[in-house]
Amino acid sequence: MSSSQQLCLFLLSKCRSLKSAKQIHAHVYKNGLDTDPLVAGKLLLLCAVSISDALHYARCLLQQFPNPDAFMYNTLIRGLAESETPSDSLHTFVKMRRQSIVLPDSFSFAFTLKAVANCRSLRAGLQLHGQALCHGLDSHLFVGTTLISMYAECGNVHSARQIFEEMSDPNVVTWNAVVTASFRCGDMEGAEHMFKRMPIRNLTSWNVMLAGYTKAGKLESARQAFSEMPLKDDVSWSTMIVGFAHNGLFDEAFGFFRQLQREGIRPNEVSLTGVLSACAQAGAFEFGKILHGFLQKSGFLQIVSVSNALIDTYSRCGNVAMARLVFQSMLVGRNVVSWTSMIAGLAMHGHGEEAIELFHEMEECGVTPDGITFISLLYACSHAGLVEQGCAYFSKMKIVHGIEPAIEHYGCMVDLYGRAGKLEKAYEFACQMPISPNAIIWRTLLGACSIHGNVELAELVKARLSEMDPNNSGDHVLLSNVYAIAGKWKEVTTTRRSMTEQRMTKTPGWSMIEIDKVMYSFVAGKNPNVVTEVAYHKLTEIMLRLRAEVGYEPQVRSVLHDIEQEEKEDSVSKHSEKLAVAFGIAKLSEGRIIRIVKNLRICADCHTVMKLISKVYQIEITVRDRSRFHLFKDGVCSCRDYW
DNA sequence: TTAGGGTTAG
Repeated sequence: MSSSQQLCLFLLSKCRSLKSAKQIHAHVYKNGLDTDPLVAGKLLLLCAVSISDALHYARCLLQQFPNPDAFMYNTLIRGLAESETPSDSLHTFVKMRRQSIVLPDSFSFAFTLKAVANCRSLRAGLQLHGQALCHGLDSHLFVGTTLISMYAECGNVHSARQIFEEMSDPNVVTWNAVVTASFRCGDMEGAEHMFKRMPIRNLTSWNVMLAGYTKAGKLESARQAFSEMPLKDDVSWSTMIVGFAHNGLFDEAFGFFRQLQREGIRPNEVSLTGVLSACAQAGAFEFGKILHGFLQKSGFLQIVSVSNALIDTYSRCGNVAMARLVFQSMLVGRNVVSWTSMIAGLAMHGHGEEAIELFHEMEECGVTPDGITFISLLYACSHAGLVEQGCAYFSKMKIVHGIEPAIEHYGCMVDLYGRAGKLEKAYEFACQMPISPNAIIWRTLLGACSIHGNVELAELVKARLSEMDPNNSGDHVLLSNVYAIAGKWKEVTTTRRSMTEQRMTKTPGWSMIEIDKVMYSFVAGKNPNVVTEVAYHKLTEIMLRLRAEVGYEPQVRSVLHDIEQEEKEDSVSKHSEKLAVAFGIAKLSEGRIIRIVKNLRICADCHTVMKLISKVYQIEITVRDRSRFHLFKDGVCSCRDYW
């Protein structure tokens, strides 16, 4: 090996950025080494795999190279397989077959199959499997294992298992792949059976079980496996934290995160995104802020997924200004998730116009929106009452971006029309959808009927819902609400009676508030304890002050029963969000923002009370309900009473 | 100089 070759390889081994890779490339060129397969291959590997945002350069390198070898093709295929456009990896494989005399080897198949798995393209997978067969590589251990994963990803567990059973000498990785395949196709018993059959288990085998159980929502089985594991690593911990967060068990996620810290294990970016997601769901703002401090000091904020999770945490904890700050400080690497999170954050806080502006800025920056971006954008239009703009984006999504609307997009459109009071249009839209509407679509429309008090349509929609999901108590409650608004107490009673007869129970409303990093939750009408006593006591005092100072009278139309006025007043006065606010006023120091998270939508009376409290007590209150954020300040709500 | 299985945000 020549000294200049050695120098180039040394420089490449130290290279960490695209800028220095380009400088080294210039040096390589000057020394006539650009056609040297070893040096060019190493440079290509660096750009395709090791350095982020250098894939484009890697493609150019391969294009300019006179006769690329299998290694060079494989390297680009590998890089593209893990990129946001894995289908390009497949195109490179096809190009290699057509334009070169180089034959594909086991590496080519392993990497391309990975790309196929990421594309979920069974057709391409079958073709590739056929080609591997022709080259006698289908029984290769690595190719075989990747084939199992590919079939599982593409939803064909039968082929995955068949390949496994036909393999002469599967190793532990192959076993792990087949267990994962069973979980991925929803066959938990099959996965457990395979796990028991495994001749050797390693740490990953156990982690596969944890992941499988948590994804299937079997948290107790996951907890059991976690306790039985002979060894645990950071992936085991992250899997548990993320698993609990994804299943809405944020207290458990916090608990595991604290335990991880107690055991002196350094959190990784996955456990951090998991715990941030738990903060976002619980509305744990103070805990989120502490995590933010840690992320800044430790450098984790440089990781795009972590920054994205933090944007969502701040948004969903009611502080869109902090979310914006995190978004603005992401100087490099903002991806479609970062933009979408910020758009969604602005939208849920009622900044519809700003969300739309940001969408245009995103397009100008060359970031391609995806289906979820459009869900956020349509949500922004819906909550800001921008019907025409919403319709325009719905068309643009398909025509300009080629994104086929999914059921969620149709749901947004029904919400857009319904929320704005265009109920007939919403109904017509739902009836003419090319996909048959699901219960969520009809429920959205029923919700709109309840906002606008349309009894006739509500009955029609409820009839549809009863065919699809007859035992949903929430739908009965919504219909009963519509009757209550119209003063049809007889119908309210009938609806309630039918709920009782069918033994349906109403989802209890709960609200949470964070005080000194501890989350307190309140449920209306639950047995009193020390905490609720404080809340009730303060609430009585607040109500008296509101009546005396601003002449507050309870609005009782959202109470469902046909009961006496006094009882109705009593019932609304105990709503969980009122208790949480009262507790916040009693416990938080002056000048602090009161942040409430609620599982259901806020009722009209609570909405009025929040406005009045913000004025009389001169405090800011944020309430995150099931639908959006409300910021109460000086007697006004950010939703402009449109929710 | 390249592999295959497990955890990541909207």
